[in-house]
Parts: sequence; C-alpha cells; structure tokens
Amino acid sequence: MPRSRTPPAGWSAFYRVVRRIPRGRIATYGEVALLAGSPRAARQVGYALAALHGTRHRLPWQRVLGRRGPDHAAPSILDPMGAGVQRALLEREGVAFDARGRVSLERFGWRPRRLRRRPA
DNA sequence: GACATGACGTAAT
DNA sequence: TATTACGCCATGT
Repeated sequence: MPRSRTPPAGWSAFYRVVRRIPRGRIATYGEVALLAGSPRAARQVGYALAALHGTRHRLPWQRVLGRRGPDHAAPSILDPMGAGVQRALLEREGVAFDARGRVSLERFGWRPRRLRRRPA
C-alpha cells in the first residue's frame, strides 16, 4: 500500500474520469478504468481511490461502485462503515438502493456522451 | 527485474 | 444466490 499522500501520476487519469461523474449518477470501477484508457485496470482504480483516505481531495469517490452483475452495482468497500458512508452520500444525491443494497445501472448508471465507448 | 498487494471483473462451481 | 479461482495491471519493496 502506498505510504505517500501524494497520488502517483499514473492515477491522474482515473481521478480525471471520477471527477466527471455527475451528481446522482454512478459508475463502476471497470467503467472508470475503461474511460481512463486502461480497460483492464479496474483494480487499480479501487487502489487509487483507497489512497484518498486522509487526503484533501474533491473527488466524488462515492459515485464509483463495484459491479454486481450485468445491470447492477454496489459498494465494494470492505469496511462496513465506509460502505455505509458511501451509501448515505449517494442517497443524499438521489441514488436509490434496492433491498439487497444494489443500485440499478439502468436508472443511475452514468452514460457519458462524449468519451470513447462506441457501439461498434 | 521479480514478487507481493489490492475500494475489481468475469466465469465457473 | 454465494463462493472460489484466476486474470489484470499500477505501485511499492
């Protein structure tokens, strides 16, 4: 784990994507990685976000969730407290969780128009 | 350069 | 549906 408080340069692309996620919408780690240009670096996104603890940042980290199936996402934070905080922050911006603690990507998934991701 | 670590993702069981 | 197993890849040692 990183002992440094200053995020490595390689993570800036991830942070840049996270910053663009609008209020009331969510994205998955894989999505962020994809939009950042590293399709298979979902794990690094989580790593990068975890490094934000205790730092002064303005990233909407709560809007990044883990995939739980084709059309649902949910907090992937191990610490239940952290996950609770994330959920509270999201609900405050209008994101609804179902009975199983999942969020519908259909309803709240972020769909960026202007960045990569072309149909075929 | 090899090896370990990890807020992940997907497929298999 | 829940667990396990494995692949990925940026960082730190």
